[in-house]
Formats: sequence, C-alpha cells, structure tokens
Amino acid sequence: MNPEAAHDILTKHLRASGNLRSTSSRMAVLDAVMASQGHFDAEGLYYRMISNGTRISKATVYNTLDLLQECGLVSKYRFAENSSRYEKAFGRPHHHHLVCLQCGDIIEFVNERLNRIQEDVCNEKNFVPQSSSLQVFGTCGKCRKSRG
Amino acid sequence: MNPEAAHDILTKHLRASGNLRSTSSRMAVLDAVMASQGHFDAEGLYYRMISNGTRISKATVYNTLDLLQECGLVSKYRFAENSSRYEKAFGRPHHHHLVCLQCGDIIEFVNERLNRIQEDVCNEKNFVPQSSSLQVFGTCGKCRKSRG
DNA sequence: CTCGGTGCAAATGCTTTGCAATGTC
DNA sequence: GACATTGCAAAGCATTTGCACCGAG
Repeated sequence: MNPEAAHDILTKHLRASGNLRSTSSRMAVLDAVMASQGHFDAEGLYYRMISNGTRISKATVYNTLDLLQECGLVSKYRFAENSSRYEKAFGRPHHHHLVCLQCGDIIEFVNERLNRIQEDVCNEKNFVPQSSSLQVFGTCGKCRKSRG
Repeated sequence: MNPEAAHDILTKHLRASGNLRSTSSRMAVLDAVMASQGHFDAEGLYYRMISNGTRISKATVYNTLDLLQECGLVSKYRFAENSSRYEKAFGRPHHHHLVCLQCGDIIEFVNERLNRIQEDVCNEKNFVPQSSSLQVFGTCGKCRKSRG
C-alpha cells in the first residue's frame, strides 16, 4: 500500500469519528508506522521518529496508534510483556504468533482452517467477532539447538 | 482437586526450583485461588484475602501467583486491559476465550480441532509449545440484543 | 475565529524492588 | 543458625491526563 492510500484511510476514519482533524503529527506517525518492519512498541516508534528529526510527543504517538488501530491500519498485541506491541496491518491476511520464551522471537503463521473453526465457535456461542489473537508460547528451533 | 493435592504440587515445584520454601503465606494464596470462581486479578485476590482476615502483602500475592503459574496451578492471561488476569487451572482441559468488548464478559470454549491445528503448526515451524491463548474480541449475544 | 490537537510534565495504575524483620529448614 | 521470605513503602514502567499554547477547518 502506498502512503497516500494509507493517509486516505486515516483521514476518512477521522472524519467518520466526529470532528477529528487530519493533522501533520498524525500523518507523521502513520508514515513512521509504514516505514516500520515487524513488531514495534510505542516507545520505540517514538524514539525512531525523534531521531529522524520529527518533533512529536509520546502522548501523540500513543493517541495516534489507537486511531490507527481503530481503522485497521495497525494491529495491537499484548504478548507476555508489560508493553503493547504493534505492527502495520495494511490488509495483510489474518495471522497468528508463535512467541519464543527464550529469545523473544516471534514467528507468524496463517492458517485458514483455524480461522474457520473460530467462525464456527462464534456462531455457536452467538458471538460477533471483531478481532482475534492466538499466541503460542514455547521454544523455537534455534534456541533448542543452541541450548540442547 | 482437593486442597492437599494442590499443596503437594506446589511444594514439589518449590523443591524442584532450588531452595524455595513451603511457607504458610504461599499456601494461603493457593487456598484463596482454589476458593475462587472464574477469572480474577492479583489486586482482587489480595483484597479478598485481606477481608477474610488473612495477613498477606500484595508483593507476596504477585510473587506466589507467578509460582502457581509455573507449576500449572493457575493460568495467566492478558486480555485488553492493563492488568493480568488469572484463573485456577487444576488440570482443566485447555480452553480459550471470547471476550466481549461491551460488557467485559468472558465466554470460555474448548475445541479439540483447534488444539490439533496448533500442534500441526508448531511441528511445521519446529517450535515446542508450552502454553497458548486464543482470544477473540467482539460482542456477545446479550449485548447485541440490548443495544440492537 | 473556533474548537480540537499538541507537547510537556505530572499523575495514574499495575507490578517489582530494597531492606529490616521474620519464619523455614 | 543460615538464609529464604515477608511486609511495607518506595521505585519503576507503560500509558494517560491536565493545561496552556498552537493550528486545522
């Protein structure tokens, strides 16, 4: 997805949410997210922006990340740690995570059967899903090799 | 599971973890957990213990909950909120959660197919699982009725 | 010109820590 | 008696909030 398309999505979401304004700070956060690779946390994104010369505050970063989540431009996860982790989500397929407890590595996977089962369970329980997150905690192959 | 069996599991885990001691505080936390229903947080457990006349500190509650998780007597979750949530886990089948974003209700479900898929994915990725948690966020039937 | 947004620093809320007193082994 | 554990209060950390100035519409 190109930057302009993302800007468009955010702007539309802001307008749709009442009287929210399309500011340069918000667009700067969005651009930083688009330039990111893999998972990141709010603090990391903040420092990356600062060191690139962008003038921004943590409060605005947190606030904007929530807005981006609302309109589906980022996903927000809570793994084992205290801090929330984010990743860009420009229409990527719905995926889940294997989290290595030794090295902290996160392996993503997609599984259609899994998604279908989820739908079945929701139907059965009369539940309308909005988002979901499967996290499997354990040890990755690399760590098993290096530690026996 | 009766209280003594649980005490046994904890004591064995303490011994197995080095030089950890089987203290009355730790057993008191375990008893409070066993008397609990559904999900709870550390603070809630602490206040329940205090109001039952148990003399205990928050630090000990947090510390002991971690020990109980290590030996599988409780499960620890992180849903959308800031605080960790726990539930007793005395050999209950592995289950997952539908979390209602309106009323906060948590609906549990068990699905064997889902567990099998999880195993397949781990094999494929050369990953050894230790625990897992699937959370589906959305709206429950009750809330949909009451709000249209 | 009118609000909503921003930056800053202080506040919040969950969790952990440091330390002297206490309890286990 | 040695040393892990406890309670307490203070510290830590991620996140939120209050408020005066700033800027988008």
